[in-house]
Amino acid sequence: MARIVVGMSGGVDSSVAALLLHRAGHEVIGVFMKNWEETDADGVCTAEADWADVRAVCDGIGIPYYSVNFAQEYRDRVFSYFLEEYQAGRTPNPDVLCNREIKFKAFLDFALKLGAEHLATGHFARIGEARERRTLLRGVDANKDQSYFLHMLGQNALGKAMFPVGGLTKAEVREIARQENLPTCNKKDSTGICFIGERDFKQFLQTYLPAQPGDMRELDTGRVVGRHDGLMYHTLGQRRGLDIGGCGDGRSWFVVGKDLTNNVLLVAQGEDHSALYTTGALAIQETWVAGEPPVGLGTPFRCTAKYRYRQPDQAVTILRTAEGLRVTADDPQRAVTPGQSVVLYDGDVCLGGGVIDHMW
RNA sequence: UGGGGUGUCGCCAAGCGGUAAGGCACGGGACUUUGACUCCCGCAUUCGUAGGUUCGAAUCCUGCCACCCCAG
Repeated sequence: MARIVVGMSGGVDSSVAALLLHRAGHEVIGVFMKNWEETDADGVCTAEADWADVRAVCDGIGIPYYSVNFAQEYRDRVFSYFLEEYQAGRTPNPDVLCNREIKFKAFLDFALKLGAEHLATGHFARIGEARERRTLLRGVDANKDQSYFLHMLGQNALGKAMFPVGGLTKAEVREIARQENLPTCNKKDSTGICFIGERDFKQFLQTYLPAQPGDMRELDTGRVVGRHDGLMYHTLGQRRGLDIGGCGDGRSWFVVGKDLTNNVLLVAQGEDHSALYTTGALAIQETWVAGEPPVGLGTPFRCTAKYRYRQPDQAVTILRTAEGLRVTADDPQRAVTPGQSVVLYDGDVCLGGGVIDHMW
């Protein structure tokens, strides 16, 4: 019997997380975070509806609930970085930062101040133990595993975190919610940037960053094949939005690079174009769940990696160097992108990861 | 202006008298706690325009318009 704060989003997963802990006899407190103040382009504030769902779920379970606002922290520690990265021509992953800086730092501190022993969320991941240390494990449901987004968590956060639904499948979670008649049992999974939600990306960025239109050039020939409204609106491997039609041999065009100094978007034709594939990548800002890397500098280490969320595991060899982590894949990887996270695994154990700086 | 050529969806492009392929782009949806990729669906009652021939034309004929090339 412990006091546990559950971070509740208004979705099924965190609803069931709270329910399970309550059933287990813990003193559960539901807390909803509002970290983004603006409504979306249509004037809809989904946060209001989510908060209403949290209240309904907590009332149904019979636990107290609160709402907290970390909008300031979110802007300072996550969103500002998000904008800086886009301005620098990279493609950031705000959600991995959000987990480290907000959910499992600012919010965790808040929970501890409430006298909670643990902070639980509805993430599909598990916590294990090995050699006196906490380990981060994949969620049992391979299709919903969210360890990718949690790879920046360290021993301190994992020592307090709980993931009650990590051992369940999504179907089981929904079934439990249905049996208990939780109002969120049939709610659609949320997507989009955490706390901000699904947006028209270009429109969204437009309101925060000035854009500089420029040329789009074919990588192989250098010829101009179109115009772009701003390099930040495109990311490597992207197809949609280029607006190039009837040009070349009829195949689709993809973004293969950004020439920042000339403000030129480099594109190539065909989904199998060689410029879309690389095997080597340098990851910087490496973080390790265990608090330290699995091997020392200069010693190659075999493991698997995900270069993006939900990607099947890729066999890689990592080598720690003074510049960063060199990640070499056995097979060519498509559209590895600077700013994105490469997350490493040893079996079911998430080791940590780094931010992709460049590829070759 | 004289000679030749071309005008079919935003772009490329089939069609050659029998009632508008396809690709790209775009839009919508599915998938998805980043950004992407991927998948599915949709997308010209109309063929530069005005007439004519024909049971029937984008396909044949005529005028006009536009653009391109060669002459000049």
